[in-house]
Amino acid sequence: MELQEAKDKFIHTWGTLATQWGINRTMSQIHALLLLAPEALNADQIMAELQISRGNVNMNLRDLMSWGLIFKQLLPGERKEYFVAEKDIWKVARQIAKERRRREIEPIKGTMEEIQNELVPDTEEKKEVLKIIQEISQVTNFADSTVDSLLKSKESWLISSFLKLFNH
Amino acid sequence: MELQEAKDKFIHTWGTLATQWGINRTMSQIHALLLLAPEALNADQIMAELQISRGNVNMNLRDLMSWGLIFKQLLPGERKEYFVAEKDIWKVARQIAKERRRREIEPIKGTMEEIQNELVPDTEEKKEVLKIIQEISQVTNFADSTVDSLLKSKESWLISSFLKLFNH
DNA sequence: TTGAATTTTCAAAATATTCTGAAAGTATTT
DNA sequence: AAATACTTTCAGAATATTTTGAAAATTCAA
Repeated sequence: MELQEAKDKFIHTWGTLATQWGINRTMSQIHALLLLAPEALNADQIMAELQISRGNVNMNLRDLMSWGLIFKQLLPGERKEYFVAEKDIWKVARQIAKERRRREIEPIKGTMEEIQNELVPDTEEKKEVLKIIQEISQVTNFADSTVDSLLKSKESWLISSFLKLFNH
Repeated sequence: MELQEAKDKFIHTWGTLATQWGINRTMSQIHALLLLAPEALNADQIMAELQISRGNVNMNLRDLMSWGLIFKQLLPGERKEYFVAEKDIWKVARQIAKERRRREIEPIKGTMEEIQNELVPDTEEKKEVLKIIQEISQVTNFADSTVDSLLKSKESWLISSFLKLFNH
């Protein structure tokens, strides 16, 4: 397999996967492209590489920055803005988990709590409904706090590795 | 809050969340409706409740069955088919995780392995690309096996309480 | 300043996804 | 075997999402 073929295959697979997860295809393709790029790229290069419009590139670059997955890089003597991806994949995973939790898990927790606080269990059916909702809350909280713990332990693992560097 | 209002709010929130996760809105609304229903429902009842067409109901009921989230129930003396949701929420979570892994994680693993097997690291850039791809494989495998082991039993609830202890 | 280079915005177009409903298919009863 | 009850299919319609590209805004050098 040649380099370009491998890159294309990766970018394509990444984009397809993203679609299934409710993430815009172009956004993930740009992300994949930057992950594999040996140096920072500018908008024109991304346009050319993925054959997409300037507006589309701009929009998705901003989205990726808001997810904390890529960063602007200003090269000396260049007016164009360049972009690099965070290449530490653990950080990437952590960042994605953090963002999705903020954007998706937290709102559903809110609704569940609202119903639990305001629905009075004065009939059998209301009790049943509350039971289901409570169980969903439990699973959600469990998933949430598990992800949280794992991310925190990875973080502290990274920090401790980092600190060790200075103890040598 | 009244029962119907609570149900509607839950069904609506569930549908919205699903959209963000790349799952069809109607499918999750039917799932939510059946989760809260005290007894099995038939196609006509679902059509009336959610104001959607027969074709749509039929299609999504079959999808939900293929996910293992609902089951057909034949009531004696009834010609219509009735449907009930799996109400053990831990089973539901496990089932969803299992299906998503089968449909989404496994294909990406395949592509990653293919590239790793066939891209010869004879240049610096190829080595870099392979490094990224290997790291993604690692994270994917980690996430995959973590979810797997966590969902395998209700006892995992204990583990999470346990983990929390160490993060305080 | 001015103007060229670059980025951002956003209405309209293109594309993708979901939904409808009537027709075809299947099963059951009479 | 015909009528009835119900389920499934799928082409076209409706809806939602994404993309384009040209105009407006911004930035920066001269």
